[in-house]
Amino acid sequence: MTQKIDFLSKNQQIVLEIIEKAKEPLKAYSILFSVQKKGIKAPPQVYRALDRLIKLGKIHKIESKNAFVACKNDSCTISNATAFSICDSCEMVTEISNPKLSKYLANFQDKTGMRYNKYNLEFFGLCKKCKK
Amino acid sequence: MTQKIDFLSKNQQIVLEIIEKAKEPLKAYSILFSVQKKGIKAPPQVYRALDRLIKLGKIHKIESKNAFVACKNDSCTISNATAFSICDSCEMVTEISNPKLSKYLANFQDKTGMRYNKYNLEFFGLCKKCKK
DNA sequence: ATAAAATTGTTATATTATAACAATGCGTAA
DNA sequence: TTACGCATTGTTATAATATAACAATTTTAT
Ligand SMILES: [Zn+2]
Ligand SMILES: [Zn+2]
Ligand SMILES: [Zn+2]
Ligand SMILES: [Zn+2]
Repeated sequence: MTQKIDFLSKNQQIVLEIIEKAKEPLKAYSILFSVQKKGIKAPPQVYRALDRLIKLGKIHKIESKNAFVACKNDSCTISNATAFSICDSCEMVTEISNPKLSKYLANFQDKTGMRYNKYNLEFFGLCKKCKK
Repeated sequence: MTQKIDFLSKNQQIVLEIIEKAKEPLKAYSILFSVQKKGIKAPPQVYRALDRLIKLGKIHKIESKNAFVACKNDSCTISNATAFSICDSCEMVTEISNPKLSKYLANFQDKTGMRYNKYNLEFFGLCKKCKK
């Protein structure tokens, strides 16, 4: 059988669209609330779409916030290497796209020699606006 | 008044002890279950102890698992710079203590120039045992 | 066209975390 | 000492996040 790797179902498109439009990370239940008028009625429908979109690298989960953001990074089609900048004061989260950082982390070896196929990095601080 | 910065309350000691003894990260409700015989009866008591222990750097939260591990890193008294190695197959989580990595990340600047006062990094892969 | 497989819808429930307030303990000033 | 203010702890209830289980529907292969 053929994996529909580049096709998004209706629910997936709806969920992706609302996340892409948002300026802040969205929580699953706030997504659910927003899409109820479009026929998505229950949590599993939202979570399934989120899971799929994450696997496709279209969105990422901000683990420290249990929230979801659209990937703005074209090269990030598989979401196995993610880094975010998070403001502790406002809701601002931006994906860091820094080849040096990615390379450094992709090549990082700890002393056990364990090899990694995925990482997630979250930086916290005050954004410029909030620092003023 | 004086901040009792290095004193642990009874509940905090109980919770810390069980996390330190564990070989795997523990979930809050599994901690709750284990400590009920010692008089801790309700979630807020566990979560308060966890919050305090995290602030003191005695434990860390593994965000991707909603679970808690004891800090094995003596220099990590304030938990503002954490890195973990996580096996996708078994429950193994180890804290990475690598001065080069810490230094690299502590000095990392993204293009916005935002300064960070905290980061958390989680690496995923298969540990040696699980790779065989 | 039919059967198998995958996806979607639905209900219910599990898991994680916090709000709100009462009870208790503790330091300090009168 | 006592009584007041403040911090900590206990308790109940509920909020927020996520998944299990199964039915209905759609897609795919034969
Ligand atoms: Zn991305
Ligand atoms: Zn900000
Ligand atoms: Zn540590
Ligand atoms: Zn393993």
